Amino acid sequence: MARKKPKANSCDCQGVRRSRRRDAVLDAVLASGGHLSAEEVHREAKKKMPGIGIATVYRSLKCLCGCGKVAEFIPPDGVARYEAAGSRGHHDHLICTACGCFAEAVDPEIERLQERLAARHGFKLEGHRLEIYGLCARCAKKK
Amino acid sequence: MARKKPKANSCDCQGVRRSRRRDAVLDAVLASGGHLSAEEVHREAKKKMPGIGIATVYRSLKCLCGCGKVAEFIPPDGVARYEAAGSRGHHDHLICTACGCFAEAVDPEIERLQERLAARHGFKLEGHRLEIYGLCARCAKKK
DNA sequence: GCGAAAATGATAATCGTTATCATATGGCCA
DNA sequence: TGGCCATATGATAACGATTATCATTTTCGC
Ligand SMILES: [Mn+2]
Ligand SMILES: [Mn+2]
Ligand SMILES: [Zn+2]
Ligand SMILES: [Zn+2]
Repeated sequence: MARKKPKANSCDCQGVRRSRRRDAVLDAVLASGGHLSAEEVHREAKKKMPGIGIATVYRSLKCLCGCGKVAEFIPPDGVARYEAAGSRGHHDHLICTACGCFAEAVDPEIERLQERLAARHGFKLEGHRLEIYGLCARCAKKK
Repeated sequence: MARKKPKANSCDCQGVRRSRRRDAVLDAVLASGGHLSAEEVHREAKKKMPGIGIATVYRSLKCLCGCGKVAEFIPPDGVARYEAAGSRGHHDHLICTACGCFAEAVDPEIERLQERLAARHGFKLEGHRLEIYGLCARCAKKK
């Protein structure tokens, strides 16, 4: 029978040791649909690592963002949210102002026009944030 | 000699009384180039109203945002910034990641494509936030 | 297994913003 | 021109997400 393959360290960074709690944090983000707050990640991670503290969740998320496994984004309410990154590419968010749900979208034309806009102003583009607010289909119907 | 015309209330809302401090807060925002934090507004407003407290600045800003004289936006650092609104229309921001300066821009094509993007996802668009991060011309040159 | 370095949990600290509350002020009306 | 009462104000406590601190535990190359 094949020997169980040792799982890779959830963070690749130099000097970072493997830890079961950081693994649990990554798993929680990956297993979810994304857009979890740190507190929500904490709640999920506790299912695998009951004693894990909120400080470790924050530290792990920062680490996982640093090595590109997780992406952070900060909606206008100021509470950071986390989602899987790495294999998944960049995307923008449509946020329902009624139910708070998130949809994901990329429009290549918008992306391209942003580069043009930056160039026009002499900016060397590094990144951007686009959030569209409105009513999702379900909430729009309810009204 | 013409009698001095009484200045209009800086807030039009029902039940809101005129106050010299709210006037000073509005003046501070209008006189500045915009993008001031509440603390910066406080510093400016104190030049006209030396005893004004930070709580009154926050209250005034909220009031002035409510009646459309001032616009608030919240960069990723979570610290709200304020600028003149009303006569000035919507615009997006280019933010220098080196010096923190802001540039303003509107691209009608991007605005239009955002509506299309929202429609594609069944969203009833209410608003959006677009921030472009990068190096401003000056900072790019320094490098 | 040893030991140095990294990770952890409990909790204090931070910091922008809001809530509280006693006092001051604005402005309608007599 | 007061009087009255709702609104505005300042000082300060409270809030909440996030970060810093520090004593203890865990990791992993040897
Ligand atoms: Mn997403
Ligand atoms: Mn602006
Ligand atoms: Zn919705
Ligand atoms: Zn710059």
